[in-house]
Amino acid sequence: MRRYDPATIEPRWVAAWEAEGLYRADDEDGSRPKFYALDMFPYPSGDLHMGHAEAFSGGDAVARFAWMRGHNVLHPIGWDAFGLPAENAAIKRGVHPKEWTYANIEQQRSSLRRMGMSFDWSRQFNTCDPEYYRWTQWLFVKLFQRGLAYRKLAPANWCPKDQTVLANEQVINGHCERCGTAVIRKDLTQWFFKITDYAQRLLDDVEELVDWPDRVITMQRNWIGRSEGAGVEFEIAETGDKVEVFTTRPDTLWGVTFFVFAVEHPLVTKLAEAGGTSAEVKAMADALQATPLTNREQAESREGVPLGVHAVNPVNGEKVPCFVAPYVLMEYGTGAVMGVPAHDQRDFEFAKAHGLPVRVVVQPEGEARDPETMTEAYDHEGVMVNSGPFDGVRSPESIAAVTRWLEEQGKGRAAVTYRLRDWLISRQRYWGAPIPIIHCDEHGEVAVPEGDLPVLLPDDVDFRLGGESPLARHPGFVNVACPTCGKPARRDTDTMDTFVDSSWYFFRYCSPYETSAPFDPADVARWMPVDQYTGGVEHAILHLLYSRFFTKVLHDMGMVGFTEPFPRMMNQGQVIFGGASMSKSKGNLVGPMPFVERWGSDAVRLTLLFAGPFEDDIDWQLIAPPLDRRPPMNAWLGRVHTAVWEAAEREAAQPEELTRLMHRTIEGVTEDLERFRFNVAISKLQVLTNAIRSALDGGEGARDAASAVAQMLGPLAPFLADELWREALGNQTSVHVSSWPSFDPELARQERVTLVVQVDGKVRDRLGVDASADEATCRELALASENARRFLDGRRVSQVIVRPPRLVNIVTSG
RNA sequence: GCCGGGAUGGCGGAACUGGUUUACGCGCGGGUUUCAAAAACCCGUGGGCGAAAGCCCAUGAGGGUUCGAGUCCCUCUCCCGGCACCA
Repeated sequence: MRRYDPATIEPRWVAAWEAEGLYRADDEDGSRPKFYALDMFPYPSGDLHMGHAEAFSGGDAVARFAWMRGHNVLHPIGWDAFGLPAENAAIKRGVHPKEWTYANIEQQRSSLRRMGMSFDWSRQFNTCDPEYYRWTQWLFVKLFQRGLAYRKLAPANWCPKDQTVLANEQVINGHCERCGTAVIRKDLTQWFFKITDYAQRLLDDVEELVDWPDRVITMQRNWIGRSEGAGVEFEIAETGDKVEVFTTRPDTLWGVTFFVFAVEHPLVTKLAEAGGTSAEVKAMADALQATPLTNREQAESREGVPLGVHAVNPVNGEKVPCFVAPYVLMEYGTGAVMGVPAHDQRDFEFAKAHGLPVRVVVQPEGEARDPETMTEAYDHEGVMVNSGPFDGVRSPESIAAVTRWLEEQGKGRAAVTYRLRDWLISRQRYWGAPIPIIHCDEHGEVAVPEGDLPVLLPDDVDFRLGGESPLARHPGFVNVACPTCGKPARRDTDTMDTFVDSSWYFFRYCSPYETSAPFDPADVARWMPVDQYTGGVEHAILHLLYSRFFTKVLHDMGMVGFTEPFPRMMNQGQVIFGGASMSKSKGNLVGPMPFVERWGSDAVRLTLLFAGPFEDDIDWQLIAPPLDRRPPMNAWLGRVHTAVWEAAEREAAQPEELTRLMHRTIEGVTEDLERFRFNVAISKLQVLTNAIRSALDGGEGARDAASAVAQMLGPLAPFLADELWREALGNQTSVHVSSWPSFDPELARQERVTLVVQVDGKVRDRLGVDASADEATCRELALASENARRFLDGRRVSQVIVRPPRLVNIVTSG
């Protein structure tokens, strides 16, 4: 027997497992069911974080458990290697983004290896490798050809000091996160993916996400934001222009007293001219232009300027004044709204601010709202009034009735609007996949021919910020011949959002060396969809939505046979420290590697997995002692080590009670692992280990139970598990290729149980009974109980509830 | 404001389809070992009353259903997460 010493056994097993090729996914093997265990691939930031350690510990347990249950497992890893931090490092420290990124990958890779993750390293790739982004570009071209990638003028967050576009996340309270300068709006022509074409399918197919956390499903639904209502056409009295509005409340059409356009609405300039208000309207537009995008959406101002023209309400022919106001957004609906102050709070506030009339057209049942005394809009259900033919009609039926009527009259139609907007993918940045488009004066936007891909990212660029993509300052990159006519043309100098890279990486794992396509459809058909996806909830919306979108597009292209990539998903919680999220600036960053070096990877894994439900946040400060104190999980593994060695060397037979507990434990742990209840699984293993200890201390044997513990530890503490399995228990091959232990349901059932005796629902006695005790036996025993009888004195037993063999409740009266 | 999820010992957390509340671990108290242990091992540990046997009270608060509620229903409080001028 030896001492438990993770620092020596762990590196030894890492080497052994690699030499044995244990975790290679087998593309050829059709005899075992496949299992695709996917962990969200990390951004290579340098050090491995505690959050990575937790996520990968969980994902690894899932994969190893699947192996042991006889699956052919694909458990890959790669790197989401493009992105801003690399470029910032280049600007700050003069390191080339490529160098910085590859060094980080190497560091994180060696940490993950040291932790013994069961990745199939032969499939590793990174998204900044031309062999990968070649296919990212290829997919862009396919989307472009299908009309799903297009360019349009759109407002962006712009930092005037750094002369760059900022992502929304880089704008903190309207200021640039780097230099603190107030961010303004700037209109730029940018690339978009037309994800809105898929809004309804993305919403409908949520049904296929059989095992996603509720909150993530809800977030996806809300993000898509389907809203039903009606499109109604108004006419501008002075010009004859037709303007459509979207409303969820067509039953309030008779209450319209004004009409509002978003400043960006295409008709605004013309209407202002017609109304003689161009100067005022332009002033408002300019003011808005100077406001950061993020601030504008948060402002709740009810300012607005009259356009000097009138809109004709199609339901009653009334002319109402038109305005331009910032509270109406061009991005939602049609960019114009009808103003119904009595029944919409924003419209109410706007009307009050501008002295516009309020007209009540929906009354709450049995009440009468008076516009004179109303202090807020009434936006609930009610009875229609002052609405011509619809007086007396009640909502919600009234909405359908009015919509039908609008259709009949040719004045409108049922309409659906989504909150989801098209995906802006242009980044005026260097460290990303170049957008494979060539701009030709004659032929416009021309896709780079497939054979010319990848459009390589040049190494020698000037990373300093300066108003445009660094690629734009690289003449060798920009100047190119038009693929169509051969005349001089210019490459697009923007790069793609890194979410594009991560929207299809899980396909690439299926055939990472494929050179003629992003993936081999046959390989994808073999491995996908993913059987279990594990990752952080911070990707609950964007990454998952985009990946779902890409999968549907690939499905429509005939490249994959399914429409949802991840039917089952699991989110681990965050690892925090001292109640706050870890960060370098707070100085509370704790990485797993010092802990791994000192106490072992197994101890880190168990500490994280035992801390609580996998999806809950973990406060490292609460669950782990300082580095120089022995952590409980290292101590426990030491006890397991000792117990299993002793049991292995003990000849004596194992007591039946222990065998029964062993079967119960196998049953329980199996179920717990299926449901990611790692903390509960570990506690059951502790109970079994405690029982083994007692048996050994009592001079009895425990070999079978020890063997089962070693196996069940396989997914959770893989190093010690294999050490014990091979060295102590004498097996020739790895515990990780052994078959998951099975249990005998007969033996898993307890033979003696505690019968609880209650009187009027209060526990008065506990009796040991045979598990097979029937109702009559239990009743008899209970009624005979001295402790129970003391409470029956002077009372009449009115009822006896018997639930054999666990409980008897004697109910009395009087 | 809207949507989603929570609240169980000193702490992290268990409790299957309503049936022994507090598994497992930490911490704490006591002990063994030791020159001394922050190390290891053993015992104890929800609160109150009590010498003890034992009794009473406890799953955020209040009601309800039930023989029986942490679990189901209603009302409320607080906490966490998401969205937020979405027409």
